[in-house]
Amino acid sequence: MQGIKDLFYQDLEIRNWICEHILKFLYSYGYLEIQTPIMEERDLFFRSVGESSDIMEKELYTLDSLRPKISLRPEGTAGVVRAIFRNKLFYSGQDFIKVFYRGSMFRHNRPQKGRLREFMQIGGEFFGIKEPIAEIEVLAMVHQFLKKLPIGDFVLEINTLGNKEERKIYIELLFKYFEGNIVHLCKECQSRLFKSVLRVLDCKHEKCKRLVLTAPSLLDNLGRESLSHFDIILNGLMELGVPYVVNRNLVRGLEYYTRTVFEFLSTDGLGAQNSIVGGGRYDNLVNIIAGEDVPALGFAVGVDRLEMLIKKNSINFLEKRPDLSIIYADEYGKQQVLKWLINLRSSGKWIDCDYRDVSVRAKMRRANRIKSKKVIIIGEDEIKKKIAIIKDMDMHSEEAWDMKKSLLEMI
RNA sequence: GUGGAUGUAGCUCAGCUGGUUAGAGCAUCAGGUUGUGGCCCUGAGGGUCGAGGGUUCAAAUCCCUUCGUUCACCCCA
Repeated sequence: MQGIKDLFYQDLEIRNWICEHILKFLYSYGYLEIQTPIMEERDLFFRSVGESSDIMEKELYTLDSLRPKISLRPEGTAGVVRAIFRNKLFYSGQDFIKVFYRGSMFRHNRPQKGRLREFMQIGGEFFGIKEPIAEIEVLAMVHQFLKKLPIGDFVLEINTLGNKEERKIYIELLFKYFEGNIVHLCKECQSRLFKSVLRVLDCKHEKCKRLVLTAPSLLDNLGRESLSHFDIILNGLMELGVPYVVNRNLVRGLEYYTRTVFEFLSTDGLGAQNSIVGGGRYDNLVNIIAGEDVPALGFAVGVDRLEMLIKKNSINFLEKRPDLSIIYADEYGKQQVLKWLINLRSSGKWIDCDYRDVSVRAKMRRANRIKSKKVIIIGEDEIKKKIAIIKDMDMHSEEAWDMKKSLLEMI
């Protein structure tokens, strides 16, 4: 299937390593893990992500024949919010909680570099704190764990969208502005105008960019509280030494964001899909889904993209090697070796054995190719004399093994 | 969803304006070395030329369809 991949061997090791690295940070910041189904009622996404977003319009995998309609999750937040409140893990007025999730997300768009139809995200959600210090903590943490990953350079872009009311007013203002200039907009933006005006700000067409330059600015239309909320975040980042760039046109495709939105972008060769972490505040979402007023914010990490970057920077991962290859040279050896294998493997070491009916030479070649650390060859001779030779493949040396001693101690 | 590139051996790729049994390197196996890796030499095995249809005396090569891969638009992690 297009854009849906099998994962194996070293790719998985890198991926698991990334997850472990990030989880360490999450735990130290007090996040606990939550797992939600990879499917939800379609309506949940409809309400949260926004009906006119691209995700809802064309990227959702939906089982239409079921009632209610079921969709594969395109992102993690909606399901987590649903789960938190359905299971009463948190309620309005309680202190706060932090949870994280990890797993596959699904979006049906055309695959390209850094974009798959099934992709993995690790995300964190922080419920209960309306103060900007929550953003500062989240951004500082993400910056910390990204910095310690061998992924090259990245930048943090940040913006504010204001609260629900400010946003509503601004959207109307913007709509009027663009409506008056509708002929100067690109085709897509002309239809965007009626669905999500904010995204016109993000358009890359020259025509639209020119119009955006003189468009009313959101910052001019924010109330004092939203402005100071944003200022406090920026100051906090500065004091913590977290570099950022304010991008006034940064809008996010998910419609539930309020106030703060941010994105960490790789500047180090990911191609066109260079966003590695995205997130923001969503103070209204809990109300939409669960009917309670709870301030919240969250972020999601694109694990596949981090994996690409790490591979590109060709970090040498410890390759897995067998500790010992056992080669039997004849029937005598074969009988003996089976017993050893079971015992030795219970120690947790990787003991390799070539069961093919081929020459000792071919088996040696294989042991060399898979980079076994040591090799032992067993045949009638060795068993009768109770002495075998253990070859150290790296040192090109040999050592005698008296079978009265433990073989485990020799490797 | 739109546009471009591409698909030949396990891998990386040659194969001209259609022309006999489709090639190379690496890898594999065997032998040189009767039971010992990396280097070297010799040989062998391995392909419905992505799939389906069409044009032709003749198709890996030309045309159509389809599937996969890939890059960009778009969107986002």
